[in-house]
Amino acid sequence: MGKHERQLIEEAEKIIEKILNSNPLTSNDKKNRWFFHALQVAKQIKKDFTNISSAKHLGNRYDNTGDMLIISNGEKIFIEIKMSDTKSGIGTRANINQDALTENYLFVGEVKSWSGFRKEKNHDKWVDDYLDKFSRSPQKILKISNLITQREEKARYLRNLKRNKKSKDILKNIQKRDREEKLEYLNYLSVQKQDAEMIKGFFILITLGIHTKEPLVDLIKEKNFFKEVQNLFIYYANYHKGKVIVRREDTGERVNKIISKYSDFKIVFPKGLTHCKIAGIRGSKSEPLLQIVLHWKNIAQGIKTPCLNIFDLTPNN
DNA sequence: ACGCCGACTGCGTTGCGTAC
DNA sequence: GTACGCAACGCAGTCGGCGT
Repeated sequence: MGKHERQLIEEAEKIIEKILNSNPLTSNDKKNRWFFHALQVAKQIKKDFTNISSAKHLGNRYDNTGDMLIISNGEKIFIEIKMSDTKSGIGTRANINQDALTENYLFVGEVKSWSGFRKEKNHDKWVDDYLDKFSRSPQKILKISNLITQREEKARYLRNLKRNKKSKDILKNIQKRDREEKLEYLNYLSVQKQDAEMIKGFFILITLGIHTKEPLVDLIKEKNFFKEVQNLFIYYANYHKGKVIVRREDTGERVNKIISKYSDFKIVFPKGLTHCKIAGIRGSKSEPLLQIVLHWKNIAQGIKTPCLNIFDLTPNN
């Protein structure tokens, strides 16, 4: 689903708002790609919450969870809507910013971010040195004045050179050294003091689907985000075998379950792997919940767009 | 078959250069 | 000094495909 879809989804959310407020729909509304999804979701919300006196679309405010606020029997209910045209059986996964591990107070005191750590290691410099071992870069690339762009284009060029051993080796060596750098960083993190409460909060927020930079940093500071979540319901509208299936998730319930299941939370660092895991402690057992992978999204490892890939390890999701 | 990444891409923001 | 335009960068979302 491309970026432009987002606007359509937002329009669809406003359609739901209109229906809940018993406002008329326009012919344009009915042409929306997600019209039937919206219709079904609205129907289900009406069924689930009686006496809705108002529904308000909240738009792209980052400081709250939920796309919509409804008042049902005088009570505030936040509703989040996720629409998809596939069956979408996959668990929570997120792609969050590179320094999220240290930006969200998961460790106590001054802890180096991944980006800061790389700076100390002169990451860009050693990458450039490797790239420059290839002596036949096209003039077009060598002429690029922006050093970052030039680095990226060099790497891209090497990547695109099929069946050239030298270029392959260079990228492989960069990847290898970058992997060592990742391990070194994780090793550094592994001896830092952790804040279990924050780790718990982080896990909950990620689980709830809050994974963008600003909301994460803001909400994790608020000790009461847990309260907010009590009245949050997520409606999933999926398309399956010619029908729109609507499913409701009670996030308060879900979070309660998670919290009551584990007495403590911590980050574990498996030896020799480029990820760490958030684990819940249950009795004497430590259960893996999230896998957080240090990763480069673009071109090749070590080159462009570092990020954290998050995988949901909780059983049956 | 499917989980696990790797890659591509669009958008928003930032920051810099230029013109007034 | 300020306002504007553009380029570059960072962030987010999703899809394809490889390896097990």
